[in-house]
Amino acid sequence: MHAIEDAPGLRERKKRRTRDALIRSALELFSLKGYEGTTVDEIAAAADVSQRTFFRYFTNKEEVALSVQLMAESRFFAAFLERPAAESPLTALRTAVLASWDGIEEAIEAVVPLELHVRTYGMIQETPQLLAAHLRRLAELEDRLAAEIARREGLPPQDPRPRILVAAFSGVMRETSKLWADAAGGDFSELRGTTAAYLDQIGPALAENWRS
Amino acid sequence: MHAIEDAPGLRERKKRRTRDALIRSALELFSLKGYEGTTVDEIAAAADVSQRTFFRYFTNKEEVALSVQLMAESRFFAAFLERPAAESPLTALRTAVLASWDGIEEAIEAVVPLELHVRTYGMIQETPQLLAAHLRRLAELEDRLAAEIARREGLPPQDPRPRILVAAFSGVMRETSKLWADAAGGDFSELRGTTAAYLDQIGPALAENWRS
DNA sequence: GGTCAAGTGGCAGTGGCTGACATAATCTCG
DNA sequence: CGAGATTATGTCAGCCACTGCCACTTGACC
Repeated sequence: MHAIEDAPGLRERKKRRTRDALIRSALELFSLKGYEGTTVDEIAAAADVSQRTFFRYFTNKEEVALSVQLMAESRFFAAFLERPAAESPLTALRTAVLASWDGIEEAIEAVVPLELHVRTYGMIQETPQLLAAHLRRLAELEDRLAAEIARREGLPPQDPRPRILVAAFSGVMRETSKLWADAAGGDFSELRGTTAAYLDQIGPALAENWRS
Repeated sequence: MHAIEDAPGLRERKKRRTRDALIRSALELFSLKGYEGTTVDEIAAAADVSQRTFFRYFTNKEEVALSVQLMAESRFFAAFLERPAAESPLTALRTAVLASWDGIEEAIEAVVPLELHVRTYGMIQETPQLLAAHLRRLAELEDRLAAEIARREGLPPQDPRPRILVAAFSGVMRETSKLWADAAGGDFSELRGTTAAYLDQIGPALAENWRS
């Protein structure tokens, strides 16, 4: 009994299965009938639980739609925390994104088919309510990143530079993510190249004259 | 008859009065009992119309909370469109913001007391649902700004630089707006100084080394 | 004044979401 | 293993945002 640490009991395993079933059912229904065209009752029924139980796993309908995305964001933030202090903030952000994409396809596939996730991402961009919720969470992430950068660099919390840098970085990420969902069928190797190229544009973007 | 062009008929004047009454009632109730603690029925009752009529003026409850903010954004975008092509994008953005603040206090007071608007702005930052809706609209504004900049500069729409610049700029604006709502009681003259100072940080924020 | 269009109210219905309570499934420990 | 504590689930009642529909009223225009 004092053997393996992470042997989850039956209860935990069941919870995880229910949660995954809810996510899968939800994303499939969304991609089939649209976000607004799908009711929570239908999702719950498809996952074989009551509506009440759905709301015990997700605080609202938005959350299940964004759940996979949330995982990717957590991975990225965790990767960022591991960057050595020697790296400049922008370099650390860049390295963290690329690192967080290692093995992400497998992590996604553990919950839903990758292709379904890509379709979901496109749906988020097109559904005002979801886009709003998504952007709010990104703003929270930006807050945490800026705070962490200020800490790393030993800056006072009022210094605006971390926030500005993070805003520019976040703008790039939003842009490349959109391209990724639109164009490719979700190939991450292609995304890497685009992202790197776009990040290289942050410097030039702030130069006064672009017409050279 | 063929006399003054913009003499609004009784019908139009009544609509405007109803709309303004709804906004005032809503913001007052929000600031009194909070956003979620206020029902649309209460707002409608306070403005002496039916709930059904409320939803003819605003597509949802969020919209009335953000209505004054929307006006400020429209002013800014209009001001930006008037900037001469000779100005660099960042300069044009900067000048447009400051210009759009001329006379804005009067424009706000025409609908609600300025102090109520300031409190509302604070509420938006604290209410997740409102913050989400607000950020989504800002993202739309960023899209339009980036498109306009690309046009001005004769860049192809895929060029990422306008978006990056706008993202950084928008980050500054979000930050200063927050400070404005928190600290001062809504004094715009102070806001001008802070904004200018923060905008000057955009360049340095992208420099590799901050510890100089 | 009469007609036409536009604004309004009332009502019924859908769907997201919550609190309360009872039941059923795991867990824990003797 | 089994009784009792914990925790997950289902059911039900209810609030509130929001919508479609239809009847009614009120400005607009000749």
